[in-house]
Amino acid sequence: MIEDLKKNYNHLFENALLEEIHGVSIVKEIPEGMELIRSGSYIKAMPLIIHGAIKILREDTEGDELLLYFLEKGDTCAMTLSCCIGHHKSEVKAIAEMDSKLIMIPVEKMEEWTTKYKSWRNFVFESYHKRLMEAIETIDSIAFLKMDDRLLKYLNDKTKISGLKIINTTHQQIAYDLHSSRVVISRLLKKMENKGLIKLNRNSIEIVNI
Amino acid sequence: MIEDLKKNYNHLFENALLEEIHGVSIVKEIPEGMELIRSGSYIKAMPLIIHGAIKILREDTEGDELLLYFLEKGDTCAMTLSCCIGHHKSEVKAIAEMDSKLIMIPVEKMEEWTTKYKSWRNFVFESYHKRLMEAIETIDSIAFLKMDDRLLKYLNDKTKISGLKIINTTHQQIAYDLHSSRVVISRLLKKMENKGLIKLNRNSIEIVNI
DNA sequence: AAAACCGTGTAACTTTTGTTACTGAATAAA
DNA sequence: TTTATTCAGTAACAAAAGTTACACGGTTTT
Repeated sequence: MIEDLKKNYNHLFENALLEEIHGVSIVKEIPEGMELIRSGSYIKAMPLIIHGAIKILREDTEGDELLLYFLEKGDTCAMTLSCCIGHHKSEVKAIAEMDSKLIMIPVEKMEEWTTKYKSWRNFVFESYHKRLMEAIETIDSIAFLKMDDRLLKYLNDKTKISGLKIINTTHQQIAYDLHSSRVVISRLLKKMENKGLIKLNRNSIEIVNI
Repeated sequence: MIEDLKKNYNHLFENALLEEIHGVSIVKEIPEGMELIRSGSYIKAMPLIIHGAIKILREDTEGDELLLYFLEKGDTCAMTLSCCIGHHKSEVKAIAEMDSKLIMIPVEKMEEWTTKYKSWRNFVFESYHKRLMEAIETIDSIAFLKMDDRLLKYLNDKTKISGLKIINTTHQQIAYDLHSSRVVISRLLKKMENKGLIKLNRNSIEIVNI
């Protein structure tokens, strides 16, 4: 674990802090699709992502959902941060986008370290900034883009995260993430296929030329 | 100024910090409608709001805009925070929603105080949390609500902020804030008037029964 | 007072998005 | 292998939102 930590967080944290993290936190390997945080639950530990990706979703009262953003290697969940510090319930749902490896840090330490380590404080501030920006980027998408462009952006984001040109998912799943309907997504995807941007298969979408 | 500070931030900041703020910051009185921060500009000071309200807007490349949230008494601008700390450009536009009084804190102090005062750190964290939540609430509105409900929410927010039952604005201005068109807003407002929820006049909307 | 401008109301129409319903092919389960 | 289930394609329709165009009454400017 200490190697994982050094590899990913060495430039961010001083040695003393790396040691502390090593001492108190546990490693968690999670399979794709696993729910990490359920909306409305309390949170007892903060994840640092070593590899993989986590999908953060917002749910409304009727169970409709919307993708907010992805967390990747080197990221942490700002929502978790503020929930822990403020002792609020989680406002979001988190699902493993792919097989991932996390380091879980107990809540108590987080607060202690904000006093103790400047690098930790900066990391926390930077995380907040990144998440706020991601949230605003999401707002941009929903407010200013039509569904076809949102879909394009979605496909782009997915390929960036996995590094692959083939996305394994269903039209229904995309519809959930974008809070649209399956028929609408199928329609738009078919249009994109006709334009030669993508190639459609059962359970997968191949990015040809976006 | 020190009285203003004590009145609004006494419960948040210890005396030593209040004194420091008093020593380095300047008071700014701004009239309704004044632009405080322009998207893309650099920021040199952080505002603490003493009274009044500030409207925070997002702009896209074509100049379309969207209301993100309001800042009120006791609030600060998390965007400014992260811009200052990260030395990024502003991603948003800020306009005085009403005549307001602000205390402007120089950037350099902010960072210094995060090391020095626990109460300042907590204030900064809490601000981030609040703004992230507001941003997510905005996402909820755009993603999950139809325009009529967004409009209702908008009118409610406006009355909450001013404390008045009469909103002085134009349909065009509302359309800008909600990123819609004047005709759509007029249409929906007229429907609401017919239901007896509001009363429409030139340049003003009276809230009757929402 | 006349002219110009602004804010609102409304009609007619288009575009975008969502819904319902049904089809067939691929895959998984019995 | 037969059956059931899941996924995708498509048509027909409905609802929501956006657009264009014009009218009308205030308000402001000249």
